[in-house]
Amino acid sequence: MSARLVTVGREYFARDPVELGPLLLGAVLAYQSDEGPVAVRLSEVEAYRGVGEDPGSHAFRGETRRNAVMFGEAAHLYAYFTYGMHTCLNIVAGHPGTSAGVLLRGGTIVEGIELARERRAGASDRDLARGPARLAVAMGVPLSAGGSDLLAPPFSLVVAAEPVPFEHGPRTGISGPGGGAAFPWRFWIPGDPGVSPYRRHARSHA
DNA sequence: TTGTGGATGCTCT
DNA sequence: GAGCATCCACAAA
Repeated sequence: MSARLVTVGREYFARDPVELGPLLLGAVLAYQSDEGPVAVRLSEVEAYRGVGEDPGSHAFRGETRRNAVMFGEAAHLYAYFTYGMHTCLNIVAGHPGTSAGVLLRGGTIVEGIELARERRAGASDRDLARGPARLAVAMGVPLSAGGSDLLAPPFSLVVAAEPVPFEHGPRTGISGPGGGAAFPWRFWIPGDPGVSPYRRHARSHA
């Protein structure tokens, strides 16, 4: 069931995020913290385009201090803090200046599962990295790791040697014109335990 | 089992 | 000052 993995160069990630998203399914992202290594096989991602193209993107309105990383080189980590308590991880895509990225929504632990269990005490194994914020917690990636090169220690990123079958649909958690079916840029591996059925519909609010 | 609503604090306007 | 690329607890069925 485990697909063959290959190392790729930075140019692999310098493409449109909507194209890159499916290619990241089955990829394995590893992070070596002081406590030890944890690796996650990605099973759910979302693509975000850049300035002026994607109302759901943090970069839609232009470069700010927070999203500056997205305007840099591909295959770097864009980490941000949201909802007062959650860290989410993105992989920067496209060429410098395009401000595109792919949000890591979920995956399964393939290495360091005991460490992940400690960090996510009380969660079942398949819940360890199911959800963007949970994934960040399970891997132990701090907000301060934002801007790191994912192709160099303490990170490593390898992708599936052959494309995996995937499905796509509306992005979740986005309100307004950027949400819903207008941008069906959420990609996942059907049947994978790392995919969450969470919030099928964006929350409607008045 | 599914659905609803509140918590929480950083970031941008 | 308001919004937010979420998660968890609790209620209802």
